[in-house]
Amino acid sequence: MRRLPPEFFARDATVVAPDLLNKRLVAGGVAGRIIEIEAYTSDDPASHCYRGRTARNAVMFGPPGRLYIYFTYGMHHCVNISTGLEGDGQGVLLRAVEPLEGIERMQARRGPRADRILADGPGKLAQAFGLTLAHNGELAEVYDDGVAPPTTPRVGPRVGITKAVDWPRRFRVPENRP
DNA sequence: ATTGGGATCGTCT
DNA sequence: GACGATCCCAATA
Repeated sequence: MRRLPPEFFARDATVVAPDLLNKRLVAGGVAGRIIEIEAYTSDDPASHCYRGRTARNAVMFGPPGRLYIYFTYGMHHCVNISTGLEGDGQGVLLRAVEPLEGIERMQARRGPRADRILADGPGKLAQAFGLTLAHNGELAEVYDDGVAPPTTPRVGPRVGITKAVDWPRRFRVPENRP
């Protein structure tokens, strides 16, 4: 039950991402286990950081372990955590979580859905945790529950983007857990 | 079970 | 002025 320190995130996103599987994400009075995550580095044409620093992506270039939240499609928020050293423009996109605590609260935000589909997508996750642009730049609250990351996470393909689709950057906890 | 379209606005060209 | 690191529902098979 130790909280992950900023140093945990001060590594390359492609290393941090699989290491975050099965960790506990806490925000907005609810908690969930991270089961899908995607790494975005600055050399990735699909990354917001690919064309350098802007007002929007500034958090990704800042110190590690902060929430980078953006708004897209005119209606969805997506939640990332900055990784790498300050000045690196990189991070990991939280794609799916298994609800652990505060399910009623999640349902209040998401509508009366089954647990399984409360936070099984980037936009759903942000909504279930009540995360918006107002929380951009805050310290991420992630814990190690003592559940090890999967030894062989399921990898890719990436979705929702048009470039670098085949890069092995999307990690997921396998259906059959060890 | 799978597919396709519409919603909707901040950000960058 | 175009286009998303998406989601949900309706329609088809």
